[in-house]
Amino acid sequence: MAKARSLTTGDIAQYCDVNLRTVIRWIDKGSLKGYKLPGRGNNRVTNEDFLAFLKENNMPIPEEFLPDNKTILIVDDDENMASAIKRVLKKAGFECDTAVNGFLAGSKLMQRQPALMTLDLSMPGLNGFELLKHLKSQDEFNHLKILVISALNQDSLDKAITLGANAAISKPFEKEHLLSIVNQLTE
Amino acid sequence: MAKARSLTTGDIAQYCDVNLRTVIRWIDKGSLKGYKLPGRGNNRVTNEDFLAFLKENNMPIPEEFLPDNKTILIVDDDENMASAIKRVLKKAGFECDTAVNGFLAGSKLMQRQPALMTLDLSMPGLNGFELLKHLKSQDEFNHLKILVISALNQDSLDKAITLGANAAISKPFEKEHLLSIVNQLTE
DNA sequence: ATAGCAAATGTCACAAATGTCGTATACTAT
DNA sequence: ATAGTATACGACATTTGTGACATTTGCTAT
Repeated sequence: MAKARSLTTGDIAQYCDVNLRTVIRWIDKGSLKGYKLPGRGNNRVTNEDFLAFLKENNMPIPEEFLPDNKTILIVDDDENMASAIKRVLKKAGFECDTAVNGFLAGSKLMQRQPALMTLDLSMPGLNGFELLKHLKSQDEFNHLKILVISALNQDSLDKAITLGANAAISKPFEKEHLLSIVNQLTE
Repeated sequence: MAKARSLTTGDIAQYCDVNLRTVIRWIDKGSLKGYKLPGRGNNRVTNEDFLAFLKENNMPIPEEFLPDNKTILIVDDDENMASAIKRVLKKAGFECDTAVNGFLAGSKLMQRQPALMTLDLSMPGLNGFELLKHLKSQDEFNHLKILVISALNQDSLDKAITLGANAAISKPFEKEHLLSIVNQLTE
């Protein structure tokens, strides 16, 4: 099953490591919110309701429903630079995704909820400093680590740190340096 | 296909997160009211009947069918233009949000899931045509209406339509014109 | 600890609903 | 016209709901 917005009793039974029969009872009893298909009343549960149910009962949340904690989002308008960074990080075992413009950065950030984002400060149409301020003012992103990678001078890097970046390195960079910082931040 | 008054079995299958075959069975059995086209008997269901069906069975109603989902995301790097558009639409009762760069556009699109997005084709760092292609290739944004608002020539507007925009108007525009198009698209 | 009890969960078999696949046909956009 | 996509339908595979009953779990009193 690819990326459905609802779950069957069977799906939930697997996730919760419980018998299908039990899931149906949960739904019937009302402790798990669900709805029925018209046919014979086969049950469906929306992803949201399932998540709420898990949290309510302090049950472990399956990988697929958690923000992707090993994913790194690489934001750089220079595709070569982006893929260079990706290569280094991927080799070190990180799941990587790249965004070469502001729109992709925004949507992928929301969609994948990566653990870390590398950010080029000077992208056309996107003020890196403004973006930092914006992100740091949102509760939603308080778990997100930001690593600024920029060709600007040291003052700018310092300013980025002041505005909330967790680290900043200058371009060009040593692979090892990049990797050690990323490792630190994702620990 | 400007505004769909009716739905195909495929549409409904997507909305209900169910197999197309099942939808056809529902219709055949009569639990979902529909009608058949003369050709081979392809099925259609009116929006109304579908809504009634969803309510009847206590099934979740997709965002797009909620009568109050009138959120519009206005994407334009010119803040004056963005707020001008916003003023017009807000006055007509639409919930509006603006994004003045690609990042905000991307994140707000994911976050708010608006029914309609107005899009300026020429934003710094963001190729509007590429963006259109990107959005239209994602199932997730299948039901997002896109209204291109651009100062570019007619050829560009036509190209935008080809790439998937639901409508395109040129800057500057008449308030009434904007409003009538938005009304059409959100009906 | 242990026994006893009630509630929750698991097991099983069967019928019904839903999913999958392949093919023929209809629709849609150049 | 023509290509590409979507749809219907049959046949078959898989999943699901249900009831009856077995087993486990959690709790209490002893």
